[in-house]
Formats: sequence, C-alpha cells, structure tokens
Amino acid sequence: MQYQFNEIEAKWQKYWAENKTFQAINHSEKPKYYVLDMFPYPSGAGLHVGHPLGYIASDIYSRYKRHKGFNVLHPQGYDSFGLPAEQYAIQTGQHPALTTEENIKTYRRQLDQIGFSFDWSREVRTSDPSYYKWTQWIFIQLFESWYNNDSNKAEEISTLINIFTLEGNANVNAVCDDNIDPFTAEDWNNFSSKKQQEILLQYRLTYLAETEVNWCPALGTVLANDEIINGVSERGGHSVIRKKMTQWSMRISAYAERLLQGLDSIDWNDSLKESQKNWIGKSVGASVTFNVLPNVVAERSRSEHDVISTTLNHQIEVFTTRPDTIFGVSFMTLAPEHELVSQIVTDEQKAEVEAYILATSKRSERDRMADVKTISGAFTGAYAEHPFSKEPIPIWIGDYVLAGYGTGAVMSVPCGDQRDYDFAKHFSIPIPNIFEGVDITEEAYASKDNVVIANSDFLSGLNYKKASKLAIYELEKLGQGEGKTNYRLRDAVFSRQRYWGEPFPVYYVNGMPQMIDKAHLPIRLPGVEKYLPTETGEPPLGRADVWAWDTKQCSVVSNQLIDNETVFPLELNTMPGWAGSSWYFFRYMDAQNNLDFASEEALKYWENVDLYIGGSEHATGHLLYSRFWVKFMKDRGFVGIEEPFKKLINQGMILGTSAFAYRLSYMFANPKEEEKTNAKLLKKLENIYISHSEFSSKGDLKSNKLYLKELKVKLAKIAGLQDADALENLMIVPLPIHVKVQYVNASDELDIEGLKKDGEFGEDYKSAIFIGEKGEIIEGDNDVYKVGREVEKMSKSKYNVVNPDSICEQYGADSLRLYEMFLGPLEQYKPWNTAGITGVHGFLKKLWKLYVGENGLNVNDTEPTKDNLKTLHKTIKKVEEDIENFSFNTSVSTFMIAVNELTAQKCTSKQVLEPLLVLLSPYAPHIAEELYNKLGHNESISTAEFPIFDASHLVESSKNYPISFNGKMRFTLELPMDMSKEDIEATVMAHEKTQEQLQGRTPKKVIIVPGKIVNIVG
RNA sequence: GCUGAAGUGGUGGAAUUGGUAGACACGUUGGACUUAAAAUCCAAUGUCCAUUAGGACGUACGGGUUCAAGUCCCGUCUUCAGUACCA
Repeated sequence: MQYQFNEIEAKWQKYWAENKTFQAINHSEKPKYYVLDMFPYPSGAGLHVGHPLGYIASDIYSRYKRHKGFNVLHPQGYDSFGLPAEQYAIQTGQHPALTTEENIKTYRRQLDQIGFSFDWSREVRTSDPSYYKWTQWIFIQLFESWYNNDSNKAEEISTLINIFTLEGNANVNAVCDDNIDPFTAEDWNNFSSKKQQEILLQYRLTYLAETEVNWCPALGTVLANDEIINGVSERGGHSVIRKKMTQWSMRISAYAERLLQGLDSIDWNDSLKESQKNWIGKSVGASVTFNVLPNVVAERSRSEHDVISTTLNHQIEVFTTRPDTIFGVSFMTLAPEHELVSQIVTDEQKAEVEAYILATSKRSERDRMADVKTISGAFTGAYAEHPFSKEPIPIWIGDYVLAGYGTGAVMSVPCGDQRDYDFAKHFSIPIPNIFEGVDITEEAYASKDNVVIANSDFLSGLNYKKASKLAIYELEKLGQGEGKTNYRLRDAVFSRQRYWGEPFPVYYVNGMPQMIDKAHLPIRLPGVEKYLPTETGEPPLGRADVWAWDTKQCSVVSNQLIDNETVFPLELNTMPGWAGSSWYFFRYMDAQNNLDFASEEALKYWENVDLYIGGSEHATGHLLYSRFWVKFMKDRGFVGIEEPFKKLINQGMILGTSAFAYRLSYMFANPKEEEKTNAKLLKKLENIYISHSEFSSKGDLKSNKLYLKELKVKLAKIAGLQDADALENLMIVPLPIHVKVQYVNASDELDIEGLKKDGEFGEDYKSAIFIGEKGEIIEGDNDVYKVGREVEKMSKSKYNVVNPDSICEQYGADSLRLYEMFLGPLEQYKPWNTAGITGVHGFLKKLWKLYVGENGLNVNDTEPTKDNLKTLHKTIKKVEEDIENFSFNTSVSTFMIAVNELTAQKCTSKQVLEPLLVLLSPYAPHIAEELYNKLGHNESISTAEFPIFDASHLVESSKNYPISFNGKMRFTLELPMDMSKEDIEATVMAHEKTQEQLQGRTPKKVIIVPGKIVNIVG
C-alpha cells in the first residue's frame, strides 16, 4: 500500500474539524498554555510559503504541549483593517469589507490545508464591529484617564478633576503636556467648561495635539515614510512636505520607564529587548534653559553684555546628557520647525532662514537622520546668553536637529559631539576645547570616560561625573536648569487620514472632543461613495453623508441635521493599524462575549500569552504598543497582568530563490550610426538567450575574446550571415531577466516549452532562441538551458513566489511542514528552494514503508532489540530537547536518522514504532494520525502522552577516541569508557600509529580528556 | 547615520560547556533495476597534491588567547532588517 498523502490529509483535517479536536476550554484540571502567532493581515495575494513558517513552528509547539498534558489555547484571526484593502478600494471602487472577506476566505482555505491545530471557534477580526466595539471602548478609557506619577499608574480622570476642584494643579505630579499654566481651585471652578476641557486634554492619556506629518498636497493625504521614495510619493511621484496637523496622540511616554523595566521580567531574545531599549532611549542628564538676548544685543560689543539684564523675552530649553561640557557651548542649534525661530530671527537673516526652513520641509525625517555628510544650516541672527559666563551664543537652525526629539533644540558643544563639531567646522564657528590633554584638531572627543574638564570656570579639573553633578547644582541655584531623565520615546500618533480603520467614538462640541457613551458602541464605519480624501483635503470620512452624532437620540444621523445644539459632527480620522492589534490576545480568551471584551474568569484563567511567535519587524511597533495598552489596562483594573507576552520568538523570513534567463543585448562603439545600418540584423538577433554557465564559466563576455568569437559565429548563423565579420564591432551584454521559478527544475534547467505556453508571458518567448549549456541552439533535447539563481525577497514582481497550495497538492501538507522546518533555524533568514522538498518527502515515504508493507502492516508485538531501543531513546531525547529549544530543523534530521536506522535494523516492534509516531505527530500530524490509527487506536494521536526518555538505553561501554597530534586529528582508537587516564596514555603511546606520527620524538605533553579526546603535543 | 542580525562545500544547513569541521538533505557523477521513463536502491562527492599509503589547505578577512578555536577576545569587510502613517 502506497503513501496516499492527499487522501490521508483530507481525511484527518475533516476529522479534526468535525470532532473539534483542538477546541480549548476555559477551565480545566490541566495546566494552561497559550500559544499565539502574530496577527496576519489577509492580503489579496494569499499566502506564500514564507508566511506559514511561524505558524508551523507554533503549531508544533502547541501539539507538543498537548502531548505533555497541557490545556492549550492556540487561536487564529485577522488584523483585517489596513492600507492595501483601502488602496484596492480606491482603484476599483469595491468596498474594502468585501475584498477583505474574500481574502480571508482564501487565507482560511490555505491555512486549513496545512493542518494547523487552531481553535477556530475563537477567531477574531479587527474590522468586525463586534470586535472594534471594544477597541473603541478602550480608546474611551484612555481618554478618561491620566497618569499620576505619585501612584505611578493611570487613574480615572475624575480623580484629577477632584484635585483641581479642591486645590488647583500646583501639587499635581502628572505626565502631561509641557508648559501648563498653574491655576488654583478657585480658578478652576471659575473656568468655562471649554477651558476646563482644554486643560484636561493636556493630561489625558489620549489627547489632541499638533503633530508633524508627511503631507502630499497632490494626493491630498498624509503618507507614511514608507510611501515616500527619494522625497516624492511612491504613487505618482508627487512632492511631499512636512506639515503640522491636529491629531490624536497616545501618551505612551508616561509608560517609558515601566516599558523599560518590564523587559527584565520577560523571556524575549536580547536583540529584541535591545531594540526596545534603544527605542525607549532613556538618557540621564539635565535640562538647561538659555535666555535669548533681545535683538539689540547682537549689535552691541561683547564688553557691554552686562548692561542688559531686564527684558528677556524668550527662553530656549535644551536637554543634554553632558551638563559637564556646558562651558564648551559655542552655539545653539534649533530644529528649523522650532516655534521660536520665527520670533527670534533678525530682519537681516529672515530671508535666509525662511529659505532654509522651506528646503528642510521637503526632506523626510529619515533622510535627515541618515544623511550626516551634507551639513546645512542657517544663522538666525539671534543670540542666547550662557547661563554662567553670560557670553552671547549665536543661535543657528540646522536640519540635523529634529523637532520631534526632546525639545527640538540642542546646546552645541563641538569639542564633545561629532555632529556639532562638523557643523562648527562647516560654518567656521569656534570650537573651544574644554578637555584637558585631548587633541580635537581632527575630531570631537565624545567619550565620557577618562575626561578632565578644563577651561570651564568652576568645573575645571573635575571628571564627567563630578562636573555634571556640580553643573546641575549650579544651574538649579540660578533657576536655569535641573537634573532630568529624558526618553527618546515619543507619544504615538493615533489618527490616520484613512477610511479602512476603526472610527473614533468621538464628536465635537464647540471644537472640543466628546466621547460617545459605551452603551452606544460600536460606532460603525459609514458608507462613502469614494475612498479618497475630499477635495478640501479632509479624510475620506469627510465624504460620508450620514456622519453626525445626535445627542438626543444617541445615534449617527445625517450631516444635514448638524445644528451644533443637539447634533454634532463626528471625528473624520480613523484609528491606526496598531489599535486593533494591541489587545486582540485578550479577545481570544473569550471571543464571543457581548458584555465585555473578555470575562474576568477567562482573563484570570489564561492570564497572558506563554509563547508568541512572529517577525522581528514588529519589535518597536506592535510589541511596544501592546505592552503599553496592557499596562494601562492593568492600571485601570481591566486585566490582571503587566506584560502580555511571556516568551517571544522571532521567526526569520523565508526568501525567494529567483531564476534568471540571460537575454543578449547589443551595443555598438558608435551607436547612432551603426544601430541604424544594422537595424535589420539586430532585429534577427533580438530574442536570444544564453545559458547561465555558457558565460559564467568563460568569464565576462566583454573581455573574453575567444569565447566572444565563438558566440558571434553562432549569432551570424542565426541571422543567416555567411560569416561573423559584420558583427565585428558588436558588443554583447547578457541581460538578466526574471523567469517564473515554476518553470525551473531541481537542476536549474529551464522548461522552455512550459515557458512558451505561459499565459502571461508565453508570447514574449514564442520566437525566442535558447543557447544551451553545451553552446548549442536548443531544438528538442539536444541541449539544456540553465538559469542563474539569486536569493531575493519573495515577491510577485520577482516571479519567485511559491504558493503552498501547489506544494500541498504535489507533496502534501506534512512534507510542507517538515520542509519549512528543515530549511534551517527558525529565527534565521533562509532562501526557499522547492527542489529540496524531495528530501523530506522521500523521508515520509520511507517512514510509511517502515510501517506499511505491500501486504499490510509491518508492525507487531516482537520484543525490541537493544539497537531498536537505543535509536528510539536517543530520538526521544534529541527531539524533546530540540522542541524545548525551538530547534525544529535538527529534529527533522533526527527523524530521518531514526527511520534510516530502524529500516536498516528491520524493526517491526510496536513498542518502538508507536512512540516514534507520537514524537513525529507535532511535525507531520496527518501521517502520524493515519499510522496511529492503523496500529489500532480509535482516538486522535493528539491525546497520546509524549514518550518518556530512558537514559539506560544509551549507556556506552566504549568510546572511539580521536587521537590528535598538536591539535590535529590523525586517527581514532576504540577504548573502554571506564579506562583510567594513565591506562589511556599508555595504550595510546604504545600504539604503532602513534610511534609512526612521533617518528622517535618524545612528546612534551599528553592531554587526555576522558570520554572526549587525546592530544599529544611535541 | 543610528540600532539589531547574519557570513561554514556547488546549495540549505549540522557541530552540548572550546575537544574528530561538513551530520541530515538537495544537487552532481557512476552503477543496479526497466524496452524506456518515472519511482526505488547502492556507491562516491570540501579544495588541492599523490598511483596508493598519505599529505597540505580549509568555517567572510586580518590579528590574538589556548595543548586544542567555526565556537573566546580585538580590528576590518560584506549582506539583510528596523528607523515612529506598510502590517
């Protein structure tokens, strides 16, 4: 009986679905284990073989945990809001909900055929109103909260209002906007309702603020950095400028310290933690306030600076990690967008500064960060006053300072910071040296270690630590600074000017945002006739006709009814992709709940995700935002946990192996003329491809004269010429062209006939001529054409996409699962090459043959031999260790070795072959179920217990010692394990091969590591 | 630029705490079976030298530590990813 994988797999997938084999229950005697994959976005292209990699790994782990006696929650769902569906809607006019539904269907079909043990009864979709109802609800909770630094947690906003009513804001220690004016209780109680709302907005965890965005006037929309290529929009190539816009923000900065500290309590890999640490970017230093001198001062001589003392208009606040270098400041640099710039710029400098600001607004933030070679800036004409020396310091603007980072201003210390140094050099600004015995003629000295401050008044002679402390102390005395801890982490923009996202449960009264009561959620996405921004640049929701809130009826009504009395306009932005994905792991615990986002019992039982598998590209987005929301929800008592993901594994990406055919292209030394005269000739040579080794083995076409000559003779023949003379001056360049990988076999040979029949490109190759490996023009099978290979990202445009459907059809899901694992370590990037799958497929056939012979089952009750047991137990040991270490690739090899050995041993013992199936079942569940069933079981193999390792079967009595000389292995020697060091040395030294190696020399030293190695030195 | 990751045969990769480099596969070559193909099975396969025995070299590159380095240390190069509105 043959291994009929298609039948077997369909049978068991049906069985699992019908018997709800993998449905998790919310209460159990067994310990719980929660395995989660990162939320997939259902793209229109469907799955390619790269996508299931992480799902296969998590599925193996889930199935393993079930064998180990755990109640496993392993759900799946869709992050179904997003840009691609919207883009498609813009192009086709189809509602994104429809295309999303279609895409999900495809995804589900593809996932099902791979045989995952998901509990589909808990599926969630972020775009489903019954789901985003709760996303809206969480948003409202954030709005109704503030962060109290004294209790170090988020509290309900009512507690803040209480304080304001009783004592004003003087003693409030909150994370809030900068520059909040102080007020008393009396002030508060006398403020208008609008004023009160404005003030509260400065404290709320989600708030409206002006934020810089990439605005594309031509498209009338905001673009992600991602959508901007070389400063223009990816779509259409329109120019993009930086623009300020009022948007919802999330006060994630309130949680900076907790997000940082929390990393110590979770089992994530170090590089991921490092990424988050750097993203949060904690730095300890000081904030320093510089007074800006009135304009007149600029014209005064330096000696008169003491005259001015009274009317100081403006202040510049900077943050520095090096307060010790404050005497090294020789200029200030503001971000061009800094609000002070327009106020302090002098008339003479105005034109230059404005031109510079305009130029900067066209550069993206990433551009400005990455480009350190081009130094640019402009002098404002204004001066600040040094807090200690009272010297005037010129104020510049420069695009290396970013408005969104810190205060958007820096005190520039060129001797201690390379970028300040380069800027100073470029604009001939003095570079005072404040380090003792350090040469700064070539570059800045940025190290904090081993520095002694010099030329710095009261700081001279001190080291970094002492000088910093003293500088802060003196600044505090002056009231011009204080010690401060700064975080790079910025508050997260939460508005998107898009259609396909969660609508905000927000309407506006008198310009102030109001939350819609929980009872009326969800606020559903309205219909629009077009998914583009409006002509006036409003988001797509600006096109909705029924998008106003009636406060009396508590429902969404027509815009025409807006009277700003009882009917008000609704928010036009929608929420970003990370809104729905920041809490979905809770919804899986209790996905059908209509009363709550999840019941208390479910939350308490499942706690947090024990194992989370996904890509490292989420390191600083999703993984930080969800940690933030979970901490917030914990503070407000909605959940009981502080961290959502206990253990996290980043799977690497599977890359494509692209295939290239090489089309000959031609150039003449004198192109204009010769191309004309030879146009006819070239036409005949238009569509010729040469095989990969045809040129690579012979080197570069242009330089190898002999080969070129040969080729030209061939070309002459094709063109119907007598000889190759006419091609004398022709330069030939092989141009690599992507060909679809499905037409290439395991030996890199191109299926020319298939290619010519291709529905999409067949026509292009109809008249093509292929020159094969032996240099012959291919007609029939006289020669073969080999493609070139290159590893690239798997993508449609590179024609290297491999679809799991065709793999499942041809080799089966079990082969796909095994091969994905066999490719290499889970966390590593590795190329996919379908050719190799025959290896694992062959293994499954061998496995089948081990159990099922031509005349039925090969398994019986024979007692296992010593060798049988040894093979089994070393496999148990290795596979268990591998799964625990997420080293799935090595398990697959282990299975191969086990089957090879048991086949050679002609093993038929059920005592050995049955446990082997359980070991294999997480990896190749269908074949394992089928064979387990054949062994006489009526229950699913997923209920079987994981085999227990018995070390006694692996005890060895002897060891094949490698005998090395000066570290080089020369021969091996079989010696008993229990032999003493002395005896080993004596036996080895007496051995004839040792004598041969030494050739009479006496060794200086003999190193013996029992059970490991013998090394003879000398 | 900054931050993170990775470089081992023709290819994917393996190698507990430093202890026989290349397991397991793919590919290639040769052979068996077959009218033939497919499937299956057997053998060889890091590079170079040598008829054999054997030897030299070899884990991106350059140094170092050690009896012994793919593994540890210092420096360099290359590739990939993230870089705040792709998800």
